[in-house]
Amino acid sequence: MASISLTFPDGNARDFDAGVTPAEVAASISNSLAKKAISAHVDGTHWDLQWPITEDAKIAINTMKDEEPAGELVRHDLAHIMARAVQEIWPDTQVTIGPVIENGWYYDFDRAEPFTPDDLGLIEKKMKDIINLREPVRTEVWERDRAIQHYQDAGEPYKVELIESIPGDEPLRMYWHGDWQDLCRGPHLQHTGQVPADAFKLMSIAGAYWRGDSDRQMLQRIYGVAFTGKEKLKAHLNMLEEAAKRDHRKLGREMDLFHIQEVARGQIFWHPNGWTVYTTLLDYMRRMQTRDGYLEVNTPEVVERTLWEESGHWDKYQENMFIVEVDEEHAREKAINALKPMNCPGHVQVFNQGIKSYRDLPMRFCEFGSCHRYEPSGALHGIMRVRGFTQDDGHIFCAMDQITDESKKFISFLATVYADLGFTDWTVKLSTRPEKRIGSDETWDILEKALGDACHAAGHDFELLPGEGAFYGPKLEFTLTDAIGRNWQCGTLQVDTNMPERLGAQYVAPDGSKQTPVMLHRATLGSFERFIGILIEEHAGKLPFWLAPRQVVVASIVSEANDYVEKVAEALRAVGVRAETDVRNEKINYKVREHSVGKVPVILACGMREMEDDTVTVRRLGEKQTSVETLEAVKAALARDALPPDLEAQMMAAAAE
RNA sequence: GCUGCUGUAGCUCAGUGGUAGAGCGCACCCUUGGUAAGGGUGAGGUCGGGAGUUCAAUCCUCCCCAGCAGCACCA
Repeated sequence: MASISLTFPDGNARDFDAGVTPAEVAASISNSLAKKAISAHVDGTHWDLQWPITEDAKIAINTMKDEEPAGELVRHDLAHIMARAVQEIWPDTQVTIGPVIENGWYYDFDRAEPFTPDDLGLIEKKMKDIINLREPVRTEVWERDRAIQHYQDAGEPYKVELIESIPGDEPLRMYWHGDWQDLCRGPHLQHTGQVPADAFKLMSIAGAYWRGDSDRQMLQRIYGVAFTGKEKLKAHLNMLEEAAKRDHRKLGREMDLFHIQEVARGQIFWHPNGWTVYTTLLDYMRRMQTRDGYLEVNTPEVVERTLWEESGHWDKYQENMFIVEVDEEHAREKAINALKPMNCPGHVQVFNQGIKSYRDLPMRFCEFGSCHRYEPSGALHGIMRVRGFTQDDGHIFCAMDQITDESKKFISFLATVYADLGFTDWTVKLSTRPEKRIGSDETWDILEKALGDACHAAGHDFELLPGEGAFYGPKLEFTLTDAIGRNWQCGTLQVDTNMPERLGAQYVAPDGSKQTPVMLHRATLGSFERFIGILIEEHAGKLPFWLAPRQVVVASIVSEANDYVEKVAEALRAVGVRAETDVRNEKINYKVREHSVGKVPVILACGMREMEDDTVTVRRLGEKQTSVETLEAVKAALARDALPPDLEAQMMAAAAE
């Protein structure tokens, strides 16, 4: 029999018969390793202990101590174990797919009766029984016909469809957990008992479309989380609890920032506190954009359908548009308008006024553009996904050879803004040509390269999303992550040669010919609504001082100090600090608690002592300690803290000169 | 939009086939207190909307509406 050489992580190599399995390799080392082994890595590929090795390779035997493979195997085996448990309890259930996801797994089932939350407990118990059986896991590669026949006989049409969609040259692998069989790429553990019975939890039941297609069958999905140890599960559940506390919808209510009500679903009623955050952020963006060479414009919100027909929105986007019909007096027909879902056609109208020269390019328009989109009801989510929102929108009209420079300039701008707002951890995705698209492949080549180059030139890596671009051009997406790990696209940069063309934008080139400019759609925050939602969650409501809606509460300790409290607050307001007073007939403990819960960053307490010395006692949010400081010192410090980052930098620069 | 769950006071939530409760908040009174809830009294609800079953529905049934989770969508 031919022999092969396997090299271990320590560099030693040994010869084995070709076709040896990692299980046998482990057994040749020690009995205990054979028992503890969960999988192997063979030349870097995650390898089932039962799969034969036929060529020289590097091999590493994994145990539960190897967190990465262990976590994946535990989750994957649990997916099978859960499916088996469900079919044992409800034999009429059909199985479909059940992949591993971050921190857990899910499995999609088809069953006439819906699962109930109580069922989860039942399934969990059954799963623990299966784990305790310590039944062996085994695997075989099957012929396609046999696999299809098997699943047809078993009444599992979803599996049949799945197999039929797998390319013909790919081997079909079957796995058994005890007698329960599933089609699966593997690898898996040795036996069900290797799964820790106390480190998983079934989390929720939800609907999910078969193959992710909304035209097809809605299945029932059960989500679970699983870890290699009970402590890790506990930590994860704890993290989820903490994340729930930062939910911007909860904090929005607690901090009195905004509310939403049925009469205007998907739109925000901003309260004074929330609107303070909003306008502070908007003022900051306005200064930043102006400094970066943008010209601010403002365009109509209710626009006749003719423009939307020209722009193509009427055709392609109508179901997402709020249509506004107006009965004009004496008119025979109704005037049909739509609320703008985007600002771009408006900006082209501004560009089109007067004749533009190549010397005018690049021309950077920006608008705090109020947009309305009729989003599907199920998509609405607090202030993060709404039907009425304001974008920090901008369109750069430029020549083809200016795309890379302008893109690079924008990415640097975005990086500065994000850093100012406390975000250094964000990702970039490059979405490339979709199947349905316009324009030649040569043009797409140029545009995709321009964006990629700009991204690299600005010092950022990107993830490629093939086929995810808009029909008219590729785009960069800038994504931030919320408190519970959901990703939100905020910034965007899209190249568009279509819209300027459709709407007749032109400039005069050096040779006197008329050319169509390229349009770069770009937004940094995306929308104020979404970005503020992310800010709230990121900071758990404790916004940076300059953004905090209520910056300072000056609270009296005894009523004799009330006048002094007013004086202190007045002095702070005079230097641009948002200061309010609390002279209610309540104890200082009560006031401190209430304003701490309200996330007020600074509480200044004043009693007789402070009044006599012209001092205040400072207590900062999250700190137990207080300090007595002079009013003058506090005033100067808070006035500086209240400055937005750009103005603070400006002041520092001026002071340095 | 789809599947499932939920909807009771401003908020968080209990509860029952015989028209409803708590805590917090709010109002008033007492208390002037030194850094995360001082005490008392009181007001406040068409039990999401509509229809049905019933002598009687907040509770059971059906239909709507909204919220939540997930999926789909996201120019």
